[in-house]
Amino acid sequence: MDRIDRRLLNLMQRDASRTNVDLADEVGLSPSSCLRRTQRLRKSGVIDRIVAILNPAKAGRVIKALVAVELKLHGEQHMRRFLDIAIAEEAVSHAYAVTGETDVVLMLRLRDMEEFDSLCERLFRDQTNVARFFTMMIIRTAKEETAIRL
Amino acid sequence: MDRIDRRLLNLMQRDASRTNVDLADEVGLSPSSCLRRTQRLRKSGVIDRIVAILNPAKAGRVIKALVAVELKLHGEQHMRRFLDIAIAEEAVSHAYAVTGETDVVLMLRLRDMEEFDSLCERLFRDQTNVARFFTMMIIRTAKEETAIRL
DNA sequence: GGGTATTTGCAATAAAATTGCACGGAACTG
DNA sequence: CAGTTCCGTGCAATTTTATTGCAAATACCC
Repeated sequence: MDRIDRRLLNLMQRDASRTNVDLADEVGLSPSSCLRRTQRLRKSGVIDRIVAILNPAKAGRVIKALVAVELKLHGEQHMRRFLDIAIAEEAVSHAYAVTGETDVVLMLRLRDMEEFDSLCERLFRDQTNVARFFTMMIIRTAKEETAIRL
Repeated sequence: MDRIDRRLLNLMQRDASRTNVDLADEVGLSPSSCLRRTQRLRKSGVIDRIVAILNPAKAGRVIKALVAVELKLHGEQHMRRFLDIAIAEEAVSHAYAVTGETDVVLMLRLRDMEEFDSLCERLFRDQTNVARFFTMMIIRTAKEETAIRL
């Protein structure tokens, strides 16, 4: 993992649709050598995957929200059970167990408020071990970065 | 935007490194026709970009945290000023203005606690208009999904 | 310095992307 | 309903890219 690898990773985190020839030219390597590096980075797992990122608005998920959840029972198995229920929901894009005043934070991508309503019924009823939850509707997205600067 | 477009988007959100020939085969189209669809989806902005997703642990960002921030002054210009400072930080991967008891939520990707310490000094000192902030260290990542199911 | 392992560039080959073109179905019009 | 247009499709030819073998160059270790 040298300087050229890091440059390649930075470039591919920004735009992975560029051709190998193009990347090789930018970092000053031959296409074959550049290709071997990117293949090595993928096999070693540094590059986890290559994906298309959609425009959420054009894909029909216009409402985003964060929900901080406080559980009633705090054992490991109770935590896991709630997380399993939460991550099965399509509207739940991120789910974290966290320290602090609450136990779990979820990020939601919603089509409309009706979807939020029905989701709350499924996730935050008595059987799901939720004591309280705090909803933060996202007013503005100032940054959403998948890249890790190297 | 028909059924085939949605299938292509689902496939590409999961793995955008597949060849056009491969995708065409899976959705039952000729390569040329399939290519024209994916090109149209990119030009129209439904596909925002194609990126490499790194394994954060193997890229040296092992600690994640969420920080809920309460501002002292709540005007639009004060909000914007704080967000501008926050998003300039490499460790800040997500930044949202939210409703609820706090005003801003940040997601952090950190190399170590020292980076957290120095970041707090820069973001949460007097000049940045922060009244209080609540740190939630992420203990477990149960789900982190970039895809939007169509 | 000698020896080993790794990385590089070149060239040949295989595979994929891209484009022109004609066909066929859907929608629209008179 | 016939005529017309528009759009998407598949085929085939062309261009571009990815892939691989190989020899030279480089870095590394003792």
